[in-house]
Amino acid sequence: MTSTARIRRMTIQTRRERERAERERLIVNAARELAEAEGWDAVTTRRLAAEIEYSQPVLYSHFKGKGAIMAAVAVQGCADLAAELRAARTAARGTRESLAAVARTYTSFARRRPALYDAMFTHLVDLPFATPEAPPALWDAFDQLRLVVEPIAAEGDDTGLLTETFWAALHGLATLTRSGRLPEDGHERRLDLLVRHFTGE
Amino acid sequence: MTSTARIRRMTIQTRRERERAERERLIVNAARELAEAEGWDAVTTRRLAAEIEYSQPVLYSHFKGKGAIMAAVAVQGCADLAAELRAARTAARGTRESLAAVARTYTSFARRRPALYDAMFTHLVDLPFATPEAPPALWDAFDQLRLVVEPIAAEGDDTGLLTETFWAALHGLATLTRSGRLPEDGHERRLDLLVRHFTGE
DNA sequence: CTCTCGTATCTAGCGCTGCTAGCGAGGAGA
DNA sequence: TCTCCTCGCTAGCAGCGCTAGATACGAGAG
Repeated sequence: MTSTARIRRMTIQTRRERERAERERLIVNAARELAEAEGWDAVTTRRLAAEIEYSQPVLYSHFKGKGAIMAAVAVQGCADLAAELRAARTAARGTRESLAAVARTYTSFARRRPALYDAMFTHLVDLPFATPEAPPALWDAFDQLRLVVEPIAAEGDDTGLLTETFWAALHGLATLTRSGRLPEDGHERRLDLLVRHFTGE
Repeated sequence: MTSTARIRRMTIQTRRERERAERERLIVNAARELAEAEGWDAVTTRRLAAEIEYSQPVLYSHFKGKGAIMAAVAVQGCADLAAELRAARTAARGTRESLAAVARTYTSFARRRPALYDAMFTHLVDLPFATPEAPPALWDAFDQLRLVVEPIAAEGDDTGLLTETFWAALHGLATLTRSGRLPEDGHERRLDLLVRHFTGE
């Protein structure tokens, strides 16, 4: 094997890897767009394959199954959510106002992008969560919450646990409202009640 | 048509209606048991039909579809939950203790009977919720929450909204913990944090 | 007692789903 | 130039929710 041969093989390989990565991006994007447009029920492996103009089995050479594709979409969603939360946090001034702004942004995200939100926090289980192996984007999103919860922690409170509790409350409001279990009506006032109780009136 | 004929026909009809109601009970029970034992994915119309020893289409003469069967199971679940919450509430003494007891019971119910809980509060949409048409058992369960939340409402607070907010927080804790998004570990302490913040320290 | 009719139930099948085995083309390397 | 290996394809499996059409059975009339 000559050195030129080795080099050529490597460049060909890298091109192929690049194309492959590009196609993977295509799959995840198509899945996200289809889910956001028509819901996850509409995201079938056949439609997804048609969308990316490849045959069905190609999907399985990239992902273990539909669940893994949803997981990839969910990770993208975490990055989006983290970005929105960061923007809301840095734009707000004051402890209470920051908490309220982040809370509003969180539930607004869940309402505006329900398919994405469901992939992240309702469906899917095969994504590591409360461990170091969890995707960085997920930790980033959680940290945005932590940063606004931290100032309201009382002496001796575990900030992580308090953040988790606050997160759970937001998650509950988001999911129950979106599924029609809570009327859309009082949403703002419920958020206000939550923030008031967590900031200690 | 003689009067005896009319009477006979009525008794036959009532017997048939009784048998039909009995079979409906059988379906709902089988669905609940199968779901609790193996999860809702295992509850297929075929398995359900086999379980009750009738053919598939019989299910559709009782319910509009699988969703309607899940709804029926969910209503049963509401009654169970309401009973547990009532027991916890009446057994507890003191404002804070009642709230804590009901909160513990609620999340414990979700953990012990996940399939039932999901049918009630995660899956399903074709069950009326925040309206007068909602099943009485559902209102009953909600009222058990309301009764322990009422004492902690501040002047001018809408008790209903406050209850909804507290409920959402419990729901968030229950679902996130059960799906592995929150570690089982800090659950007790998260509950405590929630109760403390809602009772105003 | 017999015949007819309506109802209740079953068999069979439709159009999907996620997923996979196995074939064939086409490029890499000797 | 020949061989081999990788890649994507066609075709198909088992199972899903749901339904159309056939059938058996029991009630009521003559």
